[in-house]
Amino acid sequence: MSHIAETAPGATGAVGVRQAQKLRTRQALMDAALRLLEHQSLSSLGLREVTRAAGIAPTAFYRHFKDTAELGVALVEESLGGLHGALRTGLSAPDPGDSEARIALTVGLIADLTRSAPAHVRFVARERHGGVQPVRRAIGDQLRLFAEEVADALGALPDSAGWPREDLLMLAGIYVDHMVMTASAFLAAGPDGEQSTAELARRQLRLVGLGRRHWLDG
Amino acid sequence: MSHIAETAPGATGAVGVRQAQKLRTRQALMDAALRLLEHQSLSSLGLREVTRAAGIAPTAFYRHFKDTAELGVALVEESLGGLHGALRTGLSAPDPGDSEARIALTVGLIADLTRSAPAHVRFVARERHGGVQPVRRAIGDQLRLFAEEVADALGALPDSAGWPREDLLMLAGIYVDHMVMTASAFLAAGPDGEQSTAELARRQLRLVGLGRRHWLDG
DNA sequence: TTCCTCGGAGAACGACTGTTTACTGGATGA
DNA sequence: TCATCCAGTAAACAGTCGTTCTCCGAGGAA
Repeated sequence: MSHIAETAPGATGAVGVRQAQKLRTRQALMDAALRLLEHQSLSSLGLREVTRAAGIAPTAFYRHFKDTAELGVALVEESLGGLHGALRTGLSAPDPGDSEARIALTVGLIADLTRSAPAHVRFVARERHGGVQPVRRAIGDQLRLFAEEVADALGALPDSAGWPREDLLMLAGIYVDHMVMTASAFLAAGPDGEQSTAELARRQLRLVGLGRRHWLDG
Repeated sequence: MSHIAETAPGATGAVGVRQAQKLRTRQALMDAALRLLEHQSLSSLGLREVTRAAGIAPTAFYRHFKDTAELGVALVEESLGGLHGALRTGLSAPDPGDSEARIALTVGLIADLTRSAPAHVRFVARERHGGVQPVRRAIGDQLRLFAEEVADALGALPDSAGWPREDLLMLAGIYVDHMVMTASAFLAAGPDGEQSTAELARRQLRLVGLGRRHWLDG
């Protein structure tokens, strides 16, 4: 029985030449789409346009996606799927009491992310409120999931320990929205405006942190 | 000399039948576009599509706009142009010291605005990061202008009186972004989720208000 | 080797796109 | 009244679009 799993499709790693090539073409489609989406929205992205940029025949598109919308959902997964653990492990580094260090680190991570994957960041910011419903929903789901993880992490920090879950989610929502807005601001500002954009983001996080510290005062 | 102004084009009110009809057609184009933009983005909005929905010939489009992008910029003006005074006069009502009342009023105004002009709100939220650069820029300019006015108003309130202008703009940025996000959240939630969305927005504004109150503490 | 699977190519379809050119007819101003 | 202006029309243009159908040929299993 167990020898079946060795050649079963969908098994992680170790796939045949056939599947590997299919994955490579699929990735080429996603890369091409992401490149084209720099100057337009997903709802205007044509199937032929993508295949042309990817270097394959238009009809081959259907072997991977039935829609450009379905391609968009795959791009959401690629853009936000690996983000959950990444930021959390990055944020677990500093001393839990040093909020200033945490703020600087957070903004730095957002800047790095935007610099290393600008197309993905732009795609998420753009299609979050975009015209393609399934993609909008996928991004909303991912960000909601991400906010829940942030809420978990916040519950372990001194400033917000013991908060009701509802309040933690409220705060996490502020942070997630602010993260997306900041990333988009980095894109809009370009390399020259990176420092001032980062400083603005840090000050805003500082103010939110103050509110957090006094949330249970009165 | 003065009698010239009576028939001069561009004068407010009192225009000939000719100009009035042109304005009506122009408005029909904008209304049709706004209706079509409920389910797509501006970058996929076709010229023929708009004229068809407006009930005029495709070529007549060029009498009013050279692009759908130019039409989009006009929609930005229509959506955000009249907003500057509206919210400010609304916010000048409550006692300057009663921040809770101000918060409730603000969220209420956003809810009203979203209910009375959902298409405009959706358009702004969607195209703020959309694929059409001139429109993106127009929205950015309008929101920046709006943020400056908010900063002015904040400078007159007790909690943030005497702040440096830079900090006032930082805070105003939080408020403006939060306003757009909240309006978009109202749209996504629909009528049933209006109350919980409003409650979430109010709690977030309460936390930001706390941060504001303690900004100059340390 | 032999058969089967399946990712990809090619051609063709009808529909739709933005734009140009020439024209109409009612409002406009002397 | 009469010449002018100009918003809107109609036809035609070359492209592009999504989609279907048919076929090819290399990879995989026996």
